[in-house]
Amino acid sequence: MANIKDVARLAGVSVSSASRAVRGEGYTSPEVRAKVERAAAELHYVPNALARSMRGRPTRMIGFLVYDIVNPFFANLAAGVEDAAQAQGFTVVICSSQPWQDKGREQSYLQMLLQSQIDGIVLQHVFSAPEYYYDLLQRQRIPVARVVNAQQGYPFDLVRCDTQTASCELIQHLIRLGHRRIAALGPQLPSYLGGDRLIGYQKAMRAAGLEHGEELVLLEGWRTRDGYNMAHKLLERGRPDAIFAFGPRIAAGVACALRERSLRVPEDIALVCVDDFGMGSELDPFMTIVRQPEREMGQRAGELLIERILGVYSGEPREIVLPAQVIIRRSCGAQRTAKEGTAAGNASSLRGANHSWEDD
Amino acid sequence: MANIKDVARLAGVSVSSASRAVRGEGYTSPEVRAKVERAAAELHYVPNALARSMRGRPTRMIGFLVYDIVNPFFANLAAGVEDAAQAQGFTVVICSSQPWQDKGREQSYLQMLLQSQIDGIVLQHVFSAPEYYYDLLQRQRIPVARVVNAQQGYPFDLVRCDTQTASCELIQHLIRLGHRRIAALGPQLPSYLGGDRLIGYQKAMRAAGLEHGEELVLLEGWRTRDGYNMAHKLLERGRPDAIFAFGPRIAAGVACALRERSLRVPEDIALVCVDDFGMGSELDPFMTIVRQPEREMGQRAGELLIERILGVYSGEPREIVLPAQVIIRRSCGAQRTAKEGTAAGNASSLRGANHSWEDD
DNA sequence: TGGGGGCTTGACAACGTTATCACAGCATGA
DNA sequence: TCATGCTGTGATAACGTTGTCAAGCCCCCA
Repeated sequence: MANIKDVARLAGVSVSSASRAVRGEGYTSPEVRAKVERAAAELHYVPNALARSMRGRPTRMIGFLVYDIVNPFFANLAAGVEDAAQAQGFTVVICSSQPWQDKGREQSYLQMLLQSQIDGIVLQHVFSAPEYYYDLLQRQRIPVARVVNAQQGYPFDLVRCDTQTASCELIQHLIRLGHRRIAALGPQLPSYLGGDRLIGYQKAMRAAGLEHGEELVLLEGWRTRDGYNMAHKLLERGRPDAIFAFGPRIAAGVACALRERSLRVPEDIALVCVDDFGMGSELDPFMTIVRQPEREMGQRAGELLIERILGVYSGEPREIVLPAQVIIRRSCGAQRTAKEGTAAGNASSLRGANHSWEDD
Repeated sequence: MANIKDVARLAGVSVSSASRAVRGEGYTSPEVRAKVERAAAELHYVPNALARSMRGRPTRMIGFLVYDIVNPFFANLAAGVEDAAQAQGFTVVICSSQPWQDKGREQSYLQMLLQSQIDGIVLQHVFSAPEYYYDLLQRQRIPVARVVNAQQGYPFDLVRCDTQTASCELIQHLIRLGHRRIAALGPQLPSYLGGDRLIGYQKAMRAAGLEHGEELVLLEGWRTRDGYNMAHKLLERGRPDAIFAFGPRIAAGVACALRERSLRVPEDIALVCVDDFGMGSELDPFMTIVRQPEREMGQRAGELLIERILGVYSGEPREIVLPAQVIIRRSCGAQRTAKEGTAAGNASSLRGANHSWEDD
């Protein structure tokens, strides 16, 4: 409640001197500084960031527009953005747009962010009307860094992950283990993320001369229920050796369907996917996965954005592509492999040091 | 970039009239309103929320101070807070304090929130120095609503969940199924959350005349690795019929340890816990749980806070206690029960409509 | 002794908005 | 006819801070 005038009065100096002393900028004598500090402490003075920003200072707030903060993949992105922000004294406003259940939020969030004079936006959310919103952002001169969202043809920095290469490696690993009929389950096309994984799958299968046509590829959606339905459809056409799910929720649905049919993973059928299960990672099937460095992606995107905000960089749009990693666990039926470091054969080899728990 | 003066000039009216027209408050003739709206659209005018708040208006921003946004339990709380905020035109600044890895964030976040003139705080985070921080908040007249954080003796609204009753019911369910030696695995005491669940366990065990002493109760921590270690310790003392883990990460560690010892859930041993696994919910063991209404808790806390901010309520601190629900799935070894609606016996009964997928 | 330059301080305008006030026009009713 | 009240409009101060400028002081060097 106390403002800088109160502090100045109590310290017996001018407002200007109080302001300088509080900020530690400009010339201030030690005595004045001491008096001001004492007064500020006594009055429990808290500077008003609004008034500061009114004088043209950046607000040091950035927005993070994301589909769904409840999804651990996105939550990790958010945590990464926060890491970058925190390191530079920025605050993040996380906006969970949930476009599938509330079309209006993207609009109202963006409006709020602009009105709040945020300094920039990290964007995972894919706008329903890209031209309109990107125009809006460019008109307002708001720096934007995109993450994951790899829509083509817009002049913004981008951080994404190459899941195609890792998907290909993962399939190759399955092939090395002896799997031949390998199915792929993903979302409808077109899909930036889904397309990437499909191509990785196709590359590996083609190179190995294995069938990878319509019979083995179902593309219906990202949700658990989609995975469940696709798995049942797939199994009615005959049992594959392995299933590659493009996302963990798909894999969860598949696991559920397999359990219903009393098929064991990996004994009867292998099951692998892209992305981890958060807290469920240690449950069964103990899943072999392609892991994206989500937190790092968020962090890098935050860093790119802040560089633009501070004017450290102002050149052409940049694109950072991070590699994904294959993490071999039990669900692919591996015996033992030294390749990935996280070597894990069967259940009994998991003991102790082989495990790297994630909960701090 | 354009401000209200530009709009006024272009519309050919005074700043006051432009302001009134933009806000739709006070008297404005239809002609003026039309002219101003046209000018605002042409200039892509965006009101400056900072300047508005400078004139004593609330910022309509609230902070949510939480341990870890990556944990789905907390992420759901956050989503609930956002639901409440969004409904009233408020913005949420989520601050993930991560006290176990960065002691300084609680301080720096709180400072940032205060400087940003937020209107209130929803608090899950438990302060390292409660008196200091609560004093600070009360001095600054910041309304606070706590959620989950059930520290005693502070005059703030509180929304929490009664996991004690549900834990008791869950144990009773295990007992009805014939389990006798039931172990409990949780965090060190004192712990608000852990204590609640322990008491529920003890009540049920005592009422049934079953042993529930030191041999069956281990209290070492919330983490996966703690669950893993506790499970191994427990099993070296002999095999219990069932294990009650106080949290999902503990349960994940237990599941891992059981797998290592080739013990099947629920055939060899039952395993139940408090809280769900997010995306891992459909994996094995398909866990019987106590479920808290996280999102609703967050929402209610947000509502209580906003009521205080808007002055709708200003009386004594309120406490809302929501019930937790027992969700019976497969890991407890149930045969079939009509009680919970989500009845699920063995694998084959899971099919189709019995499942309520959570992804969207 | 004079002047240049660094240190220290304070007065004041400005940021964009809204609340307050004053005033003018018009209709109503006594 | 005049007082009253409603409608519409505009000038102005204020919110809390900081950037700019001017001025005074002291020290050092020419």
